[in-house]
Amino acid sequence: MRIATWNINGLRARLDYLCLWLASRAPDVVGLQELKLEADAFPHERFAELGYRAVVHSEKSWNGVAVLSREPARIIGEGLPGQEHFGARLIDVDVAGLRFATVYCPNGKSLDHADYERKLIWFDALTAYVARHWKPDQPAVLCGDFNIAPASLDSWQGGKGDGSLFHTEAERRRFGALLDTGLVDLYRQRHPDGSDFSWWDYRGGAFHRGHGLRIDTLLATARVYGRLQDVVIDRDFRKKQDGLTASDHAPVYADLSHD
DNA sequence: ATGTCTACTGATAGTAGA
Repeated sequence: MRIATWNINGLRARLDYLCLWLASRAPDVVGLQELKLEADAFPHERFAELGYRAVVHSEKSWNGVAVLSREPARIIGEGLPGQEHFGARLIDVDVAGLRFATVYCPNGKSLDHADYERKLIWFDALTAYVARHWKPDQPAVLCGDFNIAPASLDSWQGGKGDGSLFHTEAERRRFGALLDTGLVDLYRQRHPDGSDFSWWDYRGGAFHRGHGLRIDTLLATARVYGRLQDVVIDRDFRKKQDGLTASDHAPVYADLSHD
């Protein structure tokens, strides 16, 4: 079974590109972030043609998350309790024998912006939600755009980025607290010394200069990690394909053996 | 360092967000 996460930066703008990727990689379950459209405008038919169903938690203009899957998903939760004012950023489902949630974590904007403190609070709420509603002994996956580079290895700047947005101790403590609920970062666990990135700024030729961050990942419980065969950050799909513009994030996928 | 992309608007160019 192949599971994946991808911040697509606008579903309307990315629909053809996303369909190319689905046909090429054939994932079974996909968490999508940054849909940037109202749920009513979600193109269910287009995905049905490719054999996928979708559950959607979204809003006009910004944010928005969805889960695509070959088997139907049952929604357990939409929105992070107490944090709904911060946008449509979480959907939590049961699908294909997994508890599967995808999140678009707040960016924070800058260290002196009010959204930075709100980002930290949002993470505290996410950790509390997982600790309260998830069981560490169940097969579960929490994936998405976390907007935190968990360690120096996850930044093109290495340790020189420490202290800046995405690289602060406060953000990294939150990411660690999330893992402490009983989750492992599948990419990092599989590639202890890997320095692959999942996001590159559109500006300044960042992709070609290797100026990226690893902020998108799949977190999972031991029940899932035990089935892990491989994790791939699909860098080719950060490039233009058939003249179509890519998202600023690459998809990340993992292959799991049968339970 | 900030060259791009997306979505919005009493739109048709400018702004905000990332």
